Amino acid sequence: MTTDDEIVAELEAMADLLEAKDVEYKPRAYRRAAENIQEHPGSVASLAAEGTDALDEIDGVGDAIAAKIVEYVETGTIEELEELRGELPVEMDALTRVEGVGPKTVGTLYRELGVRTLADLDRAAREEQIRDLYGFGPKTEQNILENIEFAQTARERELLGDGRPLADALVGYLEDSEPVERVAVAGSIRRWRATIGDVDVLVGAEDHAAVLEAFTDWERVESVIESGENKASVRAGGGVRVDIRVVVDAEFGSALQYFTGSKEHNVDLRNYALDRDVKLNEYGAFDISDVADPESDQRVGERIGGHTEASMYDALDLPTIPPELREGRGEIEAAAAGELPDLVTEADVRGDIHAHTDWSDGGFTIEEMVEQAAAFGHEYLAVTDHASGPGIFGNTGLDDDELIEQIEAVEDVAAEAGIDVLTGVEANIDAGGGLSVGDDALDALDVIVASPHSALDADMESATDRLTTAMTHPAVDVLGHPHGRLLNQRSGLELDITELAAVAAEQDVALEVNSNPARLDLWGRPVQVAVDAGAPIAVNTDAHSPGEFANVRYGVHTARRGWAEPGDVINTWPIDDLREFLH
DNA sequence: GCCGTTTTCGGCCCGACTGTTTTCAGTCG
Repeated sequence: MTTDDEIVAELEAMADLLEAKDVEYKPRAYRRAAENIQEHPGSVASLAAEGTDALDEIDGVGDAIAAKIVEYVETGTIEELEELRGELPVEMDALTRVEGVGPKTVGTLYRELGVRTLADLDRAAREEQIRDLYGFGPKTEQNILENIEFAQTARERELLGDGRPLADALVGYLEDSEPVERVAVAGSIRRWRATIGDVDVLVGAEDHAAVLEAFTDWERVESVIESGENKASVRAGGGVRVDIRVVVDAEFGSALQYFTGSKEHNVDLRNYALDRDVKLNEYGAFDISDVADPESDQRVGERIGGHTEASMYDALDLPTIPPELREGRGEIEAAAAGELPDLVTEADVRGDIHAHTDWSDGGFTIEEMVEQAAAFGHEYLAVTDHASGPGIFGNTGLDDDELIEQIEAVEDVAAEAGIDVLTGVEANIDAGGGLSVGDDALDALDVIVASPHSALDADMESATDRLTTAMTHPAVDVLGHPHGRLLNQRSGLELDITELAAVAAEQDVALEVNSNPARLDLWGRPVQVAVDAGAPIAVNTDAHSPGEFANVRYGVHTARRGWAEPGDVINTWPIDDLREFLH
């Protein structure tokens, strides 16, 4: 069965090959279509099975691309793409992973030197064949040679959980640096995307050279990729690309808005501004109603915003849109209509209802976990150790007798604890949607988290059936990490999230936002579908040690990416309201 | 190839940096 990821990959391949042929505009159209398919909540492959008309609802997909998607779903290939591949039979993905090598360079190197693979590229560079090509030189050849090695070992995108602490450390370092006036994290980290391509940091200062020098002198910098007058890029913290941009303080707000992105949000916002005779760029917001040629200068017309980020949105009579919402998913329209959500915050969270102890695979006792949850500021904690069953190795999971036995142990701790402690279990959902825990044990426990841990390769329809069957069990309170994905490792189940959300709302089962940075499951778009459907959300850490309670920030910001308000999140509720919710 | 308060054709975000090509192309974000 065709997956959406495959469709996206095919469309991106079209874009790359067309770009290599110097075709104008079409590459952008294919990329835009690919991005929108990636963002689409339901399965686009399933839509395509209904024919081209069903694809109408996807932005950027017109007749031609719709026909290609249907062709791919029905036949497994796109004829035009295969023809392009025949004309340029190269390992495009591998070659463009080399820093500084894009599709056009790949096209030239193939036509002139017959380069098809990274090994060919390496040989051509070593034999000094590249430097003689028009538009190339010794420096380009040398850069390619140096960047091939990194491309060969390049990881996928970094986890937010790795990039965010690195960004925080850099900001702390720069704040203490003399020439720096203002500093902020920008880019996808500021929007709290689950994975990030690089770390972006913005600085406001007068002496740009001094800031860049301080930056490249940072002890965690491993190598400098490039360094100009206003920006620099390095590898730091184990090969992570870190970009810094320095602007004058007066333009810090406009630069922060610009470099926070997303690209889609900024394109939408620029167009929204142009409709109102306002030009937006990284230097400010400018009233161009009396300007004959808005293209004549970067800073043209009357300056009406730029010192702060809020001033940029204010120039358009919009409230400041939280970074987590800036994904081009209707946030500008919502802001214009005064309908932005009042997003959940870290301070709203009162407790965690998914955590493990040394009774299963956690590393700490019930007492230690409860004590540290209280120290973290939680008002309550649910102890939900693994049940034995499919997907749980060895005897780390608890059987029904052990779960009943654990109740007493939890209650003993609860009696001495300063916070409320709930009993519970993380039950496994078997391939048919059944639970790995008997009804007697389920009835005796406060919180039932049901999670998929096995059979994570089923097709969408049976996977969705499986989880909705589990949610229909009267004891289940929370559906844990619904997809079972592990970022950069496995994609997990493909789910019809609209169907899942409808059942969750009807059965009063909370869908989990698992805060573990390797999971972040659910994530932004599915959360938004769930919230729209009125399904409750639970932001849990799935902590196996006390230190992991702090991961809740990743979960909260992920829930914010799904437009969740405090009322949508059951563990922001007071304990009495939560107990009433539990089945 | 897509799209529309510039609407069925004619536009498509835009700027920094690098390297090389002396006026710009490619890449990147």
